[in-house]
Amino acid sequence: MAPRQGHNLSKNARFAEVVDELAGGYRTIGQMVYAVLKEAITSGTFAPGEWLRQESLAEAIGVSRIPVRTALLQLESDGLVTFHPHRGARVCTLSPAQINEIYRLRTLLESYALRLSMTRMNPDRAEALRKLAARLDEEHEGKEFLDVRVRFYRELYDSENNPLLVQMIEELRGHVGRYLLGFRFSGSHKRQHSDLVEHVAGGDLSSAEAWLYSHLEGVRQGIESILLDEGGDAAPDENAEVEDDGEPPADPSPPGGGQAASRAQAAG
Amino acid sequence: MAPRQGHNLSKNARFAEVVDELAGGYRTIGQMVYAVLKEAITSGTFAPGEWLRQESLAEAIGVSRIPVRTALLQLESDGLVTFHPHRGARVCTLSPAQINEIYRLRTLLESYALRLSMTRMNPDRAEALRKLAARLDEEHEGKEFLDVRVRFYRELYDSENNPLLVQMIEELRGHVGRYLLGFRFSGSHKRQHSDLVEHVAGGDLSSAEAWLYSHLEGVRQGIESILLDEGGDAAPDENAEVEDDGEPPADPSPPGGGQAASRAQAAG
DNA sequence: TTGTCGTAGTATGGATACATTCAACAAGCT
DNA sequence: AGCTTGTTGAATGTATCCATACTACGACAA
Repeated sequence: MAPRQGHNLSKNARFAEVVDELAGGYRTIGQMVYAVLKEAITSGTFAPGEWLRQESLAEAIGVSRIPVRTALLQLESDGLVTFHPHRGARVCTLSPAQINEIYRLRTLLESYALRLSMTRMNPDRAEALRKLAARLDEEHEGKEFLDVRVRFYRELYDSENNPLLVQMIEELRGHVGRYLLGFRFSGSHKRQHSDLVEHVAGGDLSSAEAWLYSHLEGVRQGIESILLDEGGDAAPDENAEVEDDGEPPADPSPPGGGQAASRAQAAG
Repeated sequence: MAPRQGHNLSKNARFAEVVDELAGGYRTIGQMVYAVLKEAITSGTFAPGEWLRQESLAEAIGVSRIPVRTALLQLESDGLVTFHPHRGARVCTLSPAQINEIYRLRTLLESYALRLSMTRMNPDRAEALRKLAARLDEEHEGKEFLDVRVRFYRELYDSENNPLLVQMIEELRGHVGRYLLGFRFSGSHKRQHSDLVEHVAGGDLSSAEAWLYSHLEGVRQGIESILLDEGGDAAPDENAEVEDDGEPPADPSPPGGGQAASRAQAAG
């Protein structure tokens, strides 16, 4: 019992950091809780498949259950948690097939966005992209990295003229981000995004697309290897998480909290 | 239940029909209200830009405000309504630019789905598609039509193997459906879907894609003409008949960076 | 020993009541 | 007259409380 306690303690401590970090400056408490929980899920503080108890979350954040419910409902529509009526909400688990489909769709959407963007390329945008890419190739961790990455791809994909397209891409990226938390540091990623920008600025569509394919495929394979490792490690087979009831009742809170802790971004 | 106001009687009557029709058979009241409101919005019972008052909706359905709020929040994440904090929710309004983007994305996604589907075509699926297409070409209205259409496209696009792709397509279709309510009857639509099925079953990709492009472009132009008519009639821009503002303050993003603001995109 | 039934516990879903916030209106000031 | 400011009203957002549904556990019978 003690190890579990200490375990939750560290998790609660990290969660408290997230709370403190984002607790101020929102119009409503529900929006704040939404940001907190989204950050906690996408950063891996809550592991895939973990149950999210409304009451404990409310207590940890310091609000009532209502805004927690509000946030969880929005996260459900975002595809990050699933509700089981009268049983609760748990963090979405993605099967390898689902992850593959996400990357197929990302390839389709992002190459389309790339083509659209390059037809409207101009020196100003190219220069902005160079600056963002340089920052992106320097930082590899933390919220600063995530923020710059969002801004880079919004500029690259011309979110001004393709807001819905960019939103869909970001949603897909958000689904899979938590599965490759410790992966980003492997490999020699020097100048990657800057290379892409040069292809784009030079009007070399095929090279740019090749970069994109290679990039996405590399990340996809990284997730696949991670999933294979973890699959052999502990998780037997978390099947489809459709809200269809009648699941095997012998499915208690997965012991994966520890794994999540070890995978969280150490460098924050 | 009891008609509250006399001036919107016909609207309330139609809404009451929707309520009665969908009121039974759900796990939770919130899910029922979600289905009711989604149906009411996509069927045009609630006009784009119209305010959705939680209390009146709750009274009309016969529940409290909580499940109504629940449903509205889910609909916001679906992109069908937008929340203005402390002011309320209104049915999303789509600008012509947004509708064009939706159709560009539908073309991209649906042609991709078509290609994927045709690589796995077999006589069984072709036969199922023929039957569904025949039914679809007979019925042109009502919930039966909508239901058969969903089943046809799920079979056509192989939702078994591409669940996320089909879900995204259906979401996009749901966004624009309410804009072409009276449009579907114009033109000679005889055998349209059956023609498509023959192309697909025969392995004629280019003809199938040509059918798809023509179909989507026809519907898009229909919506465009409708919007132009209505635009000259009453609405100068996204503000509907409601006389008050549409963008009260500059809608300050939360200070946590740009990422938490991904929710209010589809509103425009 | 096994399978079924019944009961208790717990967490969610929903309803009611309260607090907060925004917007409109009116009065006062420059 | 125009602008600013205080007040009022209404609708939302939140908290607390209650009912319901699901799970777990234990007793009893075959």
